[in-house]
Amino acid sequence: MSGPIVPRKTPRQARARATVEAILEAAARILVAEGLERLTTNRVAEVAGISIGTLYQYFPSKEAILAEILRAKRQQLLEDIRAATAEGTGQGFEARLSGLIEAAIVHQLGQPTLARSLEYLDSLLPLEAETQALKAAILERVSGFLARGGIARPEESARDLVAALRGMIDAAGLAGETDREALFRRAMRLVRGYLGLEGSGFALDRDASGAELSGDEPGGILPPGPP
Amino acid sequence: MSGPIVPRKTPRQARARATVEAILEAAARILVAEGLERLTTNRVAEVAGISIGTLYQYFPSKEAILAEILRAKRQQLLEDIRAATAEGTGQGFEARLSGLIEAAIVHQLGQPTLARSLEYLDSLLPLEAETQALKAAILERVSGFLARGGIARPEESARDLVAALRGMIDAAGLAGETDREALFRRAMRLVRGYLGLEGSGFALDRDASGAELSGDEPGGILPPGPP
DNA sequence: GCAAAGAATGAGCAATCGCTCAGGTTTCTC
DNA sequence: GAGAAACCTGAGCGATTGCTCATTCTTTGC
Repeated sequence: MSGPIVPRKTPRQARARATVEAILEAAARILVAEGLERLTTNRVAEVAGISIGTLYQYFPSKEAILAEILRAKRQQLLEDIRAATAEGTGQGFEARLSGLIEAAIVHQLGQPTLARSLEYLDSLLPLEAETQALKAAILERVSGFLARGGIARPEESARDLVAALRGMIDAAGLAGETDREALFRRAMRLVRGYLGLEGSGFALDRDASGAELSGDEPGGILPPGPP
Repeated sequence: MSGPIVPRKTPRQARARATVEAILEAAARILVAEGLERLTTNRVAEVAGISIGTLYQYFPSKEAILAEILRAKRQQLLEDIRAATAEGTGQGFEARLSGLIEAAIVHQLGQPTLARSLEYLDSLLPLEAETQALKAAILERVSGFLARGGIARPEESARDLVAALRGMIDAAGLAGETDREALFRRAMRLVRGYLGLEGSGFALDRDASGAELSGDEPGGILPPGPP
């Protein structure tokens, strides 16, 4: 139940690299389809089409497999966030904010079960340093972006917004929502409201409110879903 | 791993009722202190100070214990939400909204580990009908409240807000935040922003924004923490 | 006071889990 | 093509888990 979480042996031949890939993909597939508690090492090996012995040549423990999946997902998210909030692109604060929310939706809406399992995993595993560092780096990046936009208490705001967004997107995913465009608009409202950026964009009536929220406006902000 | 989730036998004597209570409390205590994966039936019995045989006289399965804890928590939340959004109290929409957010904070901030475990449990267990019904009833109540306030798409908004709030409060709790007052203000901003209720309350500058967010305003909205 | 019902016990079963290891097969290197 | 290195195999070990059941103790109703 304990022990190192770093891969035990580095694959040198192409065959071995494919094996490692198959293990990770099998684990992710099980996570998506059945959840964390149904994921066993024997089953991962079976789905991956290899033997358990082979699995344990590249991963020292079950947790190591899960940690690697989480690490990869986080790395990808961090990169997308970096791209969205990059400077020198001629984009303003609002446009970058859009990109950020877009990245969050792309990363979560597709496999809510996977996202949920990984999220829970994070709170339950004494994860390797790199994975924790990635989490911190994501918050740091968002926080820096907010600070540059003149937002007060950027760290706190980043934590609040990331958590709130995750909750909302996850719930939408579990509820079977697939309209990324509509979800994006609501997420934007949530974030802009929190930040106190009122008015512009899709403003609402001050009174009865909300009557203009429905439907399908412009379009083309979000890319299609993941594979 | 399967089977009915309804209590097996109803306790008739006071002694038995105390036993059932001890089981539930022990399970909750383990959940708070160590999380879902460390909770075993043998351990629950041990912490409760009874034997496993006794435990299985009142609960047909491990899941049944967890389901009952979740059910009780949800029932309590639903009642608090009912009270907060009750009509005929002379309170306006905004005041009721405050009460709603207050209830959410009280229910989540105290034991984030417990809240997280139960939340995860919900997505992983084929829960008894009553627990699922409670979840629906909570959303319905919030949705009805929003509809009465003139909010468009009340069901969608209720789902979004409940999920976003839960995410934000949970993250704050895990981060060790204890200042309910400050958290309440941020949650209020989040919700009001999403709903398009701008301006009133703690309004911000329209431009540079955020500079007035900090600090410690009035006070006294929230009650102290749970036992 | 006594029988019946309710309540509690805990050794231990069957199943499952993460994981090891002794041995085979494939690929690389020269 | 031969030796070495890398890779793969899978039966099964030890530990743990959820849970049962034969038995004993306690309370209730009369």
